[in-house]
This record gives sequence, C-alpha cells and structure tokens, in this order.
Amino acid sequence: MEYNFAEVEKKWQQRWRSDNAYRVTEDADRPKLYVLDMFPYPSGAGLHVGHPLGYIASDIYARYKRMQGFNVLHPMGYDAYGLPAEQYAIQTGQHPATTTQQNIARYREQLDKIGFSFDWSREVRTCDPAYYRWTQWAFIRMFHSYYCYDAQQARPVEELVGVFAQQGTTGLNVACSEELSFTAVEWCAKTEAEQQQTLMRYRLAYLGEAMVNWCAALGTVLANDEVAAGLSVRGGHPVEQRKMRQWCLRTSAYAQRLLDGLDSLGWSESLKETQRGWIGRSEGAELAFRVKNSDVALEVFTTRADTIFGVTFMVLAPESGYVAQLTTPAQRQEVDAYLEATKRRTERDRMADKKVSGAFTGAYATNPLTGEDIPVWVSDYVLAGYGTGAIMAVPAHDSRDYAFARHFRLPIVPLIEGCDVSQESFDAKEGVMVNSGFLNGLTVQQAIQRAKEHIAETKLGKVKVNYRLRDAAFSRQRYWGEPFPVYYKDGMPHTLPESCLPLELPSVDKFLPTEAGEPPLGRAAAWAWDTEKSAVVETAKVDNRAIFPLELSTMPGFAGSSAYFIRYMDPHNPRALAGKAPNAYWRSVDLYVGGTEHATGHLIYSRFWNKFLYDIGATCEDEPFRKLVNQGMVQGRSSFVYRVVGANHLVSAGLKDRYQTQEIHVDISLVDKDVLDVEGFRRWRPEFADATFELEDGKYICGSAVEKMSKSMYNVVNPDDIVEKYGADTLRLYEMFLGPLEQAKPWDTSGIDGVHRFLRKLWRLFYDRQGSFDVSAEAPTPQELKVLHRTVKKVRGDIEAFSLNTAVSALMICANELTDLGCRKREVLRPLTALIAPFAPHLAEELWEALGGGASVCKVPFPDFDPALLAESALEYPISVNGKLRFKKTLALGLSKEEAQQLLLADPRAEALLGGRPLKSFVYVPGKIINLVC
RNA sequence: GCGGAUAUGGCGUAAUUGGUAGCCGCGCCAGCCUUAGGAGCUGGUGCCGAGAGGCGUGGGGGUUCGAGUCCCUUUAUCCGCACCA
Repeated sequence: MEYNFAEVEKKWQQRWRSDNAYRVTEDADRPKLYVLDMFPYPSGAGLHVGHPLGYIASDIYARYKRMQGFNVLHPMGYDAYGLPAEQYAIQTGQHPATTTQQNIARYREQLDKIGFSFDWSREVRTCDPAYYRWTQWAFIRMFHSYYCYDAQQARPVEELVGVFAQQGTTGLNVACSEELSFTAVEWCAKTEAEQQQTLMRYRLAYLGEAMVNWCAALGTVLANDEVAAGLSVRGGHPVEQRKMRQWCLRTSAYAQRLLDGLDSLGWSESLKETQRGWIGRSEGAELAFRVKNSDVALEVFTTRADTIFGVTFMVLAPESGYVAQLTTPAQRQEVDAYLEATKRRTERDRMADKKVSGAFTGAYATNPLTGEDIPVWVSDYVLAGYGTGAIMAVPAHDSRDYAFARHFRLPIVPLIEGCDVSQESFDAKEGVMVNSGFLNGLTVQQAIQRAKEHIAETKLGKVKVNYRLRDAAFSRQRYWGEPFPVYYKDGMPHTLPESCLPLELPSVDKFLPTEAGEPPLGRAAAWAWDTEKSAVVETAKVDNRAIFPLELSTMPGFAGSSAYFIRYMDPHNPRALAGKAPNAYWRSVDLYVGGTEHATGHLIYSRFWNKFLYDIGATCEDEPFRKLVNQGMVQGRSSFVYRVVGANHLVSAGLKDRYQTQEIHVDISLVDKDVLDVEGFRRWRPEFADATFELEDGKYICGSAVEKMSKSMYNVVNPDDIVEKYGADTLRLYEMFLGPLEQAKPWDTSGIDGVHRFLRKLWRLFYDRQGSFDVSAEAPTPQELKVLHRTVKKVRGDIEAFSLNTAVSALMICANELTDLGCRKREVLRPLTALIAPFAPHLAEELWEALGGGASVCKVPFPDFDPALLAESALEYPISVNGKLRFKKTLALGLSKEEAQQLLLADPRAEALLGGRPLKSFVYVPGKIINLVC
C-alpha cells in the first residue's frame, strides 16, 4: 500500500467524529489545561492559509499535553456579530443571520479538513441568544455597579445610594465621570430623576454625553481601537469627533488594575508594552488657575509641576465648555471663527498639517505661584479627551507650547540653569532650577517632588495619576449586534429584569437607519417593553403607563468576545455564564493563541470584562489569559502583469522598464513560478482577451510583491487546495516548518514538497517497496535508540518552548537517520509514531493501527527519553589552545570539570599542545569543546 | 518624535544560550532510473581561489582564550503609539 493521505485522513476524521474522540469533561483526578485560539469572525471569503497557523500550533500543543495526561479543554467557536455581514445584508437584503450561518458552515467544513482536536460540543456563537443573554446579563450587572477605589473592586450601586443618604460624597473614593460634591441632606432633597442622573455618573455601564468617534459613512460610533489615523479600521472612512449620548463602559476605572495585572502574565514584552502605552499612566498634579473677573477656576493636569513659574499662558481645547463662558465680547467673533474652522477640519487634517493655530479668548487667569496675569487661549493642539481639556503652557520646556508661543509672540521664561531656548524648547527633565522662587537650586527631579508637595500643602490642587485609557463607547447604531436589555421611561434608562433575558434581536424590513435617522432597530414592528407582562410588544403600543420603548442601538463587536472563553467552560448552562464547579475546575486560559491586532482591543476589553466578572464573583480568576502567544501574520505573495499605459499591450516583468507601465494584480492561480498562463489570463479578464503580450524567452514573467493576503489582491491561498493536493498532515507540518510562529512571513508553497517527502519517507519506514507492512521485532541497536531518544528530548523541549519549526526539523532529521540506518524496528517505530501524533495525527493513527498499537495513538502517553542512554555514548571533542590549535579527542559525556581536567592533563596530546606552558585554566563544555588557556 | 522588534548562503531558517556558524527544507549542480513531463532515488552545494589558503552572521568599535550570541555606536527594515501636557 502506498501512502494515500486522502483515504487515511478521511478515515480518521470520520472515526474521531463518531467516537467523540476529543470531547472533554471536568475530571478532578487529572490536571486541567485550557488551550484556546482566538475565535474567528466567519467572513464570506472563507479561511485562508493564514488563519489555521495559530490553530495548528495550539492543536499540536493541546494534543501533546493530552498525551502527557492533562485534561485539555480545547474549544472553538465563532465571533459571529460584525459589520461585513450587515453591509452585505444592506446590499442584498439577505438577513445577516443567514449569511453568517452559511459562512460558519463553510468555516466548519474547512476546519474539519485540517484534523483539529476541538471539542465541538462546546461550540459558542456570539449571535446565539443562549450565549448573548450572558453578554446582556453582564451589561445589566455593570449598569448596577460602581467602582470603589478603596476596595479596588466593583460594588453594587445600592451600596452607593446608602452612602449618599448617610454622608453624601464626603470621603468617597470612587470612579466617576465628573467629580461631584454634595451632602446627605442635599442628596435626599434631590428628586428621583435627579438622583438617577447623579447615579449615572458612577455606574460602570452608563449613558453619557461623550465625545465619540462618529463615522458618517458607516453610520455609527466607533471605539478608539477601531479608528486609526482618523480613518475607520474597517473600510477606511473618515471619522469625526462628535458629542453624543452613548452607552459607555467605565474601563478607565480599571486602568490601574489592568496595568498591574500585566506584570504577572506570560505575554511577550512588546505586547505588554503596547498595553502599557495604551493605558498610559502618568503621575503628576492637578491644580486650579483662577480666572480674573470670574468665578471660574481652570483645572489643569501637569507632570511638570516644577515648571509652574514658567507658565506664561493657558490653552483650552476647542471643545471645552469654558471657551464660550470665558470669551470676552471683544474676542467673540475671532474665537467663534476659529471654533468653526477647527470643526470643519477632520482629525486626519489636524494630524496631517501641524500648523500652529489658535485664538485668544480675552480672558486672563492668575498664575498661583507668581501672581502674574496670563492670557487664556484656545487651540486644537489641546485635546478635549485627555486630562481636563485645558493646559498650563510652559513654552520654555514644552515643544508644543514653544511653537505656539513663538507663533503668537507670547513670552518664554526659561527655568533651568544654562538652557538655551532661543531656537527650541528644553524638554529634558534634567538640570538645576532658576527663576523659580522656592524651587531655585533644586534639580528638576527634586523640584517636581517639592512642587507637588507644595501644591498639596497649600491646597492649590492635588497630586494625581492620570490615564490615557478612556471609557469605551459601547453603543453602535447598527442592527447586527446584541440588543441592549434597556427600556426608557421618562427619558431615563431602565434595565430589564435578568429573568427576562435573552432579549432577542427583532426582525426588521431593512437593515438601514430609519428615515428619521434612528438606528435600524427603529424599524422593528415589535420593539417596546411591557413592564406588566414582562414581554416585548409592538412598538405602536408604547404608552405612558406600562409600555416603554426599548433601546435602539446595539452592542459593539467586542461585547460578545469579552467573555466567550468563560462560556466554553460550561457552554450549555441555562442558569449562569458558567457554573461554579466547571469554572473552578478550568479557571482561566493557560495558553491563548492569536494575532497582535487585538492588542489594544479585544485583549483590553476582555481583561476588563473578566475583572468585572471576578469582582462580582462570576469567575474565579482575575486575569483571563495566563500565557499568550501571538502568531505572526501570514502575508500573501501577489503577482502583477504590466500594462503599457494607454495601450492594450502587456509586457513581461523584465521588459517593463522600457515602457511606461501600470501594475495590475493577477490571480495567483494563473501564475506558476512567476510564469503567467496567458490564455487563462485572457479568459479571466475579458477586457484583455485581445491584448498583445510581449514575452521573454517565450514566457510572460510576472512581477511579485508581499502584501496582506486578501481577496482584492488576488493572492489568497485556500487551505482546502493544499489539503487536496498534499493532505492535512502536510499542511500542518508545513505551516509550522515555515519559520518561528511569532514572525510574520509570506506564504510560499514552494517548500511544501520537502515536508510531504518527509511523510512519505516515514511511511516507507513501515512499508517496503512493494507496499507491504514490514516491521521487525528485532531489538534496536544503541545507535538507533540514541537517534530516537535524542529526537524525543529535542521535540519535547521544542513543544514546551513553542518552537514548532525546529521540532518539525528534528522529526525530519530523525526519519533521515533511521532511513540511513535501515531501521524498521517495532521498538523504535512505536515511540516514533507517538512522537509525530501531535503534528501529523492522521498518519500517526494509521501507522499506529498497523503496528497493532491499540485504539488510538492520541491516547497513549507521549514518549519520554532516557538521559542515561544519551549520556553514555562517547563523543568527539576538539581541543584548542587559546582558541588557535585544535585536535580531536574522545571523551565521555557527563564528567565534572575536575574529572575532565584530570583526564585532560593525562592526555599526551594535551601535553604536547601546551609545550611546557602552565595551564592557566581550561574551558570544558560538555559535548562541545575543550579549550586550554595558557 | 517616543516605544518595541528584527538583520545569518540564491531563498525560508538553525546554532545545545558565550564554544568547530550555516542543521532541516527549498532552489541549484551532477549522477542513476525512467525518459513527453513540474515524477522518484543518490551525492554535492556559504563566498573567493586551480591550489595551499583566505574571507565570512547589516557597518564601526569594545569585553573575552573564544562573540551570530554580551556592551557601546551606527545604518536599514518592520510593528505599535503618536500634539497624552
């Protein structure tokens, strides 16, 4: 029998399925291990060859650990809510649920062909009401929680109400949109509506007037991580800042815990740095500048409290509420014109031209330390969303303030001895203070400290830590997402009772906003809440007594992906996201594999969400992902043809410099080793059916480039095609063989024959030329055992270190050596089969069966190695003197340094090498080299 | 601008973590077997040189008996953040 991968793989995939081979249950007698992949968004394009990279790596790891006796949870599911399905729905009228369903079916088919060991009985889909009821449930809990900084955890809002009634805001240390101050008496005097409005500032899920990223083209609000350089990440449409009433999550409350938690995680340093940067902790002081002839005190945040003596003006962000309040009548026109101009500029324009612009409000504030009057300006270089939306400007020591001061001819007062600010500001935090009153003579570092103390003592302000991490915008004006379990009574939001969940997504006639500009849910015929019947009823029935309109926006994509890893632990539980017992068993994800693109999105949100669930006792671990491996992106290799501009004439790549040409992407299936299938191309692109082709050596050579793998570049490689041609085991091996997992790499199929050949070579260790099974019961030689045990040791170490490319190489070397030795012995081939099982499970099963090994190779213990066997054998070492002279010497492994020295000095050749010189020292590296140092 | 990472044959990469640089694979060359083949097998393959030999891990410097690996410096590429006060 020849190695017929198609047959073998089909056979074992069917058997695994019918045996439920990879189903797991909690088992207190075995150690658990939770190995998770980031679940995919099922797009219409299907899986490309890049998607399974991480899945294969984690599958190898999961299979390996399973063979070592771990009870491995290795599930898979779908992040099924998302923009593309909705936009497709708008274009075609097809319900997103239908297309999503179809895409999922396609994904499943593709995944099944690769031979993963997922427990599909635990599949989770975010758009499934049985799942998203827990997304809605968490939202309700957030709505009814506030964050207490003293306890460092989320607490029920009722508790806060009790505090307010007893002591008002005195002594309160809690997360809040805007700090308020009232007494218990004042609290009790508030109306119900006022109390609710006040509480809204404390809730972890709150309705707020927030500056949001509004994308007009998508018709929705986007989160910060969904916007890059002023454009939407999806689609690349312009995004503007807008103040809107939106649901928000108070992620900022968890900033410090999100930061601290990173230290204990087994993530790459660069990923942790990215998150640290995104959280953006900075220590400084907040202090107030009194505005003259007004009762306004402008609060500013600064990390350079030492520079207050050099504050020569202040700047407000254009969006700041104080602008209108402080602008004098004389300056009104100029300021209004400036605000108008800024509003028209998009975020992107602002970034593109960094021209200094601004306007004087006419108001003056008083520098609290110098007592001088300083002008208050408005400029768009100050951000509304960071700090207080106002700054104290120190032009001598901040380059942005410097540019502004220069442009508007404002005074610049240097504060550091000997610094030159005639050309540029001196931003470095070094030197000795001058012109700074009581700070004179101190170093900058000392002065920062002293100034902060002074501010706190004199009550000018207080020491404060500021974070860049902002609250997450949580509303999307879209259809295809989780509905909010919220109805509105007298304009105030109320949550549905938890017992009424899930609140299912209603059907609508179209997926577009309503004519009135409401989100698509405004079209739903039945989208009102009957508080008496606790049921969704027709929208038309809304009245003033018991029936109220439901929230029209839906939750963003990250909502559903923020707790799915907990659901896998107990996926069918109707009473909890996950039951206490399964949760206590599986705890958290031991290994999480996925792309870096989620560094500041999913991986922040889900940590936040998990910490909240931890606070309310819904999960037993504070951090969801102990270890995380980022697989590098698999890029595509695109091919191009070159069209002569203005002519229906295409020239081969080597000739393109002779003409003025235009690059055109060509489908890579029409290109083989850079040679274009000209006839195929004509058929593919009818507009070139009668084009003329200028060839080189009778061939049309295409150009190429490494780009993102995408449909529009025509460079997508489908794993199905690889499986068809080479088999799943070859695909698995080859994806690992490509290089280190974390590295980005272009897909290049040209090396795949090598690993395919390896599998055939392996097959031939079991089957002879005629194709009959031919394995002997003879005892292996020490040399054969050494080859085996060395490989086992190497492969074990490599899998533990997640160095799967070198593990595959080691297996290939092993097969080569056994072939060279002509070793076809059962005692060697049995462990070898178990060794390759995680990598090439189908082939391993087949060979295992042929060996008569028992039910399934996936259930046998992973082979171990005998260190003694490896140490016993003699090896050849070179000896060198001062790294120059060398000759060979045979020594036994496993000697101590002293033993080796004795042996060495007794060796006549060492004596000759030394030539009478005394031996100063020597370097003995077991198994490697002996170097004599004279 | 700030932060992080990477740099090794024609290509993807490896190097027992400071110890003979280039394992494994692709490609290429030669041979065998078949020969219509992009099939299979065996051997060779860092560069220069006929040879002895010399040179080689982006460039420059350093530490060391010994450096791809450690330190300083510089260049290039990729990624993240980007008016964060």
